[in-house]
Amino acid sequence: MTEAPRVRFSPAPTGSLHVGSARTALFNWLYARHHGGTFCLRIEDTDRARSKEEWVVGIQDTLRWLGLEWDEGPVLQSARFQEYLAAADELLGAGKAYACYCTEDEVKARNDAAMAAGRPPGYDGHCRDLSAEQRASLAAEGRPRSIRFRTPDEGTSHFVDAVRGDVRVEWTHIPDFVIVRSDGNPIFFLANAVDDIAMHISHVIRGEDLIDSTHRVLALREALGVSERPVYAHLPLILGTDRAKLSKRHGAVALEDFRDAGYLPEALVNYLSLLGWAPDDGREVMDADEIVAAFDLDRVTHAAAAFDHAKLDWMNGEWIRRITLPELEARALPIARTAYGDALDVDTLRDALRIGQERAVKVSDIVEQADFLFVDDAAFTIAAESWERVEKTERIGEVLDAVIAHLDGAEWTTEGVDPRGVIDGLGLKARKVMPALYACLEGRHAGLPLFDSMVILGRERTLARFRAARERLGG
RNA sequence: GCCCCCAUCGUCUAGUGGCCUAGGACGCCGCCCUUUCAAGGCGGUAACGGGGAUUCGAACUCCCCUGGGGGCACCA
Repeated sequence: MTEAPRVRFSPAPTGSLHVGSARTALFNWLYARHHGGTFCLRIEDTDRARSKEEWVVGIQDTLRWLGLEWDEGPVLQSARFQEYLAAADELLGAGKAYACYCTEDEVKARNDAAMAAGRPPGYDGHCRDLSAEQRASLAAEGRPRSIRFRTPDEGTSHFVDAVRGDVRVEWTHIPDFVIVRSDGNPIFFLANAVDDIAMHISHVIRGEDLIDSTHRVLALREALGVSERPVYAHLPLILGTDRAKLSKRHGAVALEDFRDAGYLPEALVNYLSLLGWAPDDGREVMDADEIVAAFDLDRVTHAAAAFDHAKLDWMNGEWIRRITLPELEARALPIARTAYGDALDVDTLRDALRIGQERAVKVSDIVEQADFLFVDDAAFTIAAESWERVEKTERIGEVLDAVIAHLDGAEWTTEGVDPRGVIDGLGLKARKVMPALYACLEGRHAGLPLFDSMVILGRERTLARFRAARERLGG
């Protein structure tokens, strides 16, 4: 009896994919995969003014980057306007919708007046019962015509939400709403209802911010003669750390920003899956297959969740350590190319990733820390604060002399270049002078493991840097 | 203003009447390890918003308050 579910992710291409939408896409994908269903992609671009082709492309790129492959689509609503308009005509003909000649400004003005008078905003039904003569006359005035859906005057709209249970609202709180703009373009509610019917969507999984619009879409379906309803599941919202709705002011919330910043899709998927859902066994670090296997709507939480960058960072570190070196290299390459351009040497980058993998939080951390490998000795510089550390280091001149002497004849291996013996021989604590050596070689007093870095850089360049530092020190 | 939803450590959460002197994870603090910084190991800090009710017994059920969030467009 239970057929394979059909779900859809239907973003509006009015911006890049952000955290909240990505989580919605993920939960739809997880539901489809867990139940062997179909995951459809639909682009809700009925707002021609705000929709942009670049976002249509960008959203798909980001979805693919996350690994959320869709089975059908993308269905572009902008290509289906005639379907929506036909539906609107049907409703018009049946008297379930009516022509409205109020202008946007007039509606807005009456809304403001209602608010000011302490009455609830919303369309006041001004054109609800116009006679044919009145309509003709208004049209003759050259007034633009929009089409409004006639909502019930009484009674209750009710549906059972898969995560929230019974949801009901009095129809008196839902005013007649526009389904076709005065410019002839259909609106979200109409397109949404028509397409969910046409695409045989069985489960609508989306953010809770859309819960009130469900009543309208449901009414539209029924008016179009479709009594079957999809299962609705409204997900708790994702909030910023200040508990307000997540937005640009909370820093990076666009998924592509996370990608560019060196976060791994595995980590984002994993972290996002835990925002509003949790497996019954308490696992946290899981790959996509494990999440798919454990996921279901009955374990979706009800309360809004705050997006925690610190935990994402931890999660990303976990994943950097889990993926293989070739995988890490594939992720780091684009970032490194951007950072170093022609100076980038892929083999050297791979070496840097190898020695940095165990410690990094973000891919970009390793790429940044490897900068000393891609800069000419002549252009190599030491960060000011790091040089200060060098100067403050006890007997640093002696140390550098000894290290240089040691390196000059050392076997060029990780063990061979290890300078701790000579530091010890000077009666100094390796821990104390190590930061200075990091600074001389890497330009920063904390970075990629020193011995391996020397090996990667090679004897000549390593010695050149230590000698340059020794000279700069003088004395 | 009106409608709706939500409410366990700072954060993400487990918990579905007794197993809870509330568990895990991130963060934070301390210790260990250590080639700097990390990572890793070990330990610690920290919560059921308040008030009623039901019950032999409430984090778990009901009501009120408070707090937080969402919605009320010719955006989606």
